[in-house]
Amino acid sequence: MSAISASLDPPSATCVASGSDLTPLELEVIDLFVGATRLIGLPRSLGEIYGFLFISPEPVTLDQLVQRLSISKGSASQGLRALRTIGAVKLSHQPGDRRDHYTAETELKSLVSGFISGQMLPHLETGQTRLGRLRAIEESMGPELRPIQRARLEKLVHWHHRARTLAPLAGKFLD
Amino acid sequence: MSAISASLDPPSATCVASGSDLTPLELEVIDLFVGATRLIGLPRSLGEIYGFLFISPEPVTLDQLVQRLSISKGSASQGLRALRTIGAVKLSHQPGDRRDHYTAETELKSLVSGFISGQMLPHLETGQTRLGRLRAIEESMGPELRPIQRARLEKLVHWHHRARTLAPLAGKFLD
DNA sequence: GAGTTTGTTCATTTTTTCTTGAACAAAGTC
DNA sequence: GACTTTGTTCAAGAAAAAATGAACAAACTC
Repeated sequence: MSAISASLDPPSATCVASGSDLTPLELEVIDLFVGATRLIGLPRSLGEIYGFLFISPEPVTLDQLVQRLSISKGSASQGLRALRTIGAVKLSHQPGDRRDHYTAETELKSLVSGFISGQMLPHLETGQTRLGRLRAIEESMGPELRPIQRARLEKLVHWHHRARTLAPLAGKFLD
Repeated sequence: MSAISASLDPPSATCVASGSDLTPLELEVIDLFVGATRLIGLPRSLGEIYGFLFISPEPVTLDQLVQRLSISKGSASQGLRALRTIGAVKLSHQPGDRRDHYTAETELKSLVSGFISGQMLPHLETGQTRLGRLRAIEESMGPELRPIQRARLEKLVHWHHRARTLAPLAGKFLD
């Protein structure tokens, strides 16, 4: 019961990469983003990577992430890809350097929109399918279905519609 | 990387309690809520319990949950407590019955508010602490801190303030 | 075209999270 | 006060998620 109990537990100081050579600034920022990513259900490594990029004054290479964060190349690669798919990290190329360089997307609007369309929308799609199946069950049951149950199903449909309407708007009003 | 990869994986049919005697209606509704709870980072059993309560026409006892969902008494007890702490489940007493009965809170407004104040606000509190530490680091660094880094820290403060302002309002505009 | 650098993939290991079930407490019944 | 019913807690086991690292591919260098 991670999420809920976490909020009830004593505020244990989240520790980051043990014997690393990260600066206090980097440690503190990373720590903050690790907390944030856990809150929204993303793995800790994504928080570490994003946090490091966020506070880095320069674009960062995969190799730098591996060394500074003491994570494996695989983790860094996969983490960066995940962050790119939700638009939280951008790829840039430095002239005369073959390596990929990464920077954090720091526009709140983009971050929220990216998260919504990467995480929420797919679920809303499958929700659509599920509601269809529910409709079928509802009809097959006929009068066997109690009125209060019928009302609850109506509520589900309403919630879903509401979510589909609001989701694309989230982030529009942020700056 | 559960959350992200999940949205990229093929839409595998989430299965619920194997050889249970749940009705198709219950199965479908539970399935839907299991998906929803996973999306917001809560354990599957919470989705099962809430889903079952949601579609039950009558208040339900702990024992019924154990039997119908084929989960342990411990799971049911802990799950119900978690759901109650975020206000998603209400306790009711049936006259002449010593057992506790539970019902699902179905007001979207309450659900959202409960989730916010149960999950988000605690994090925002610790965020406050972290920003304080960052401020200290910022001052201790002096000119060593690059302007772009200073700007990023400003952005963090702005985000945090924004979140603290908006969080309590979320849900106010839902019906 | 042999060797290097850069990045990805994926089976395995490690870590974290969740569930279980037995022990316990609390409250009721006879 | 012995027995039952109801519910909680928590150590241990099971399951799920995430990180690792070695193998691989792709693109460049000489």
